[in-house]
Amino acid sequence: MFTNSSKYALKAVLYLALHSDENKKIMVKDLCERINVPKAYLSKLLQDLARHEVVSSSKGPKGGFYLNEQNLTMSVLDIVHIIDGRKKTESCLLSLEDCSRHKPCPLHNLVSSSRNEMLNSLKDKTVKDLSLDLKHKKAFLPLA
Amino acid sequence: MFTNSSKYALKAVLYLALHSDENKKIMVKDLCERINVPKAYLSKLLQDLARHEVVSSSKGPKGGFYLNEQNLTMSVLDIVHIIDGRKKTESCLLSLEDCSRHKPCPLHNLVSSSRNEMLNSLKDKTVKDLSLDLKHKKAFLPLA
DNA sequence: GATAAAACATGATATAAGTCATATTTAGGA
DNA sequence: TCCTAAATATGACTTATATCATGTTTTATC
Ligand code: FES
Ligand code: FES
Repeated sequence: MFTNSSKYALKAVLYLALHSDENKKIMVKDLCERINVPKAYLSKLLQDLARHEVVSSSKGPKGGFYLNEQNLTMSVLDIVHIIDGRKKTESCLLSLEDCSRHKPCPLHNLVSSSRNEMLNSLKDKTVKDLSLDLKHKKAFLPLA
Repeated sequence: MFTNSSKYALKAVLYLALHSDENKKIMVKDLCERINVPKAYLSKLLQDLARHEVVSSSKGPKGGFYLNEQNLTMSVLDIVHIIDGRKKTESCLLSLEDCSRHKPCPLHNLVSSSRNEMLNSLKDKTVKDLSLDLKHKKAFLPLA
């Protein structure tokens, strides 16, 4: 479904949502152990996310990554789009050029409604929403 | 969503469903032009599909690929599984180990229903179904 | 049987995704 | 001001996906 990079990014953001804020920054060194992602790889992802204002960061001693209020308003789909690009989610299932109701490919009618439903869920759900689910034990984030 | 290989495979099978039968076999050489897929690559895919009885083939002069009645009963999901493996469709969206209702990851509740709906559609839809849609102009297969 | 036309099998190359390593910049604290 | 701890930037390496190429087997036809 998603690429490895997206999964790592989402796990990282969720961990930050739960355990960080402006006064409690988290270093890659620590984060990578908690969410079980290779350190150097995670660094790259976080830098990419920082550039797109999905996470906040500060350098130097006492530095690290964290989420501010604005960061929390990002949606799951935003993050996936930043890391994986839009192609995977937006293009025709058979990669045909003009995907539309007018000229649907054989899979279009079959899956478009459930697919759209799924994508809309991802678009509407913010990082904050997810973190609340986790806090209220409606969802879990094992480290495996 | 799917991998390139799967898309190619599906396009090939659909073309065969519409234009071939036991008495009208189609050679890779021709097929690859019709569906706009690199010849050597398509060969490999077709051989894989033949091994798994998704398509039929015969060697030698007058040989080629075609679909018989049994081939037509394969589902879209069967084909995707053969080419891409089951991991992409069956594993947790965050690749966590024990994906379940009991311990759902943050994305599970959000998308599992629409995701299952989509996968079930793909599981239930046979190649024959799709080819009928095409015949009845309920769907189209441009060559792009 | 010899020939030729097709699928089949195998392996080589190219591109992209994932991973690792190292040097540079920034900022806090002595 | 200088040292150190952190992110940042860049690039090398590895693995998987996608593509290409070449030789081997099967089979209809002469
Ligand atoms: S035309 Fe293929 S998914 Fe819409
Ligand atoms: S636990 Fe992640 S999708 Fe089910």
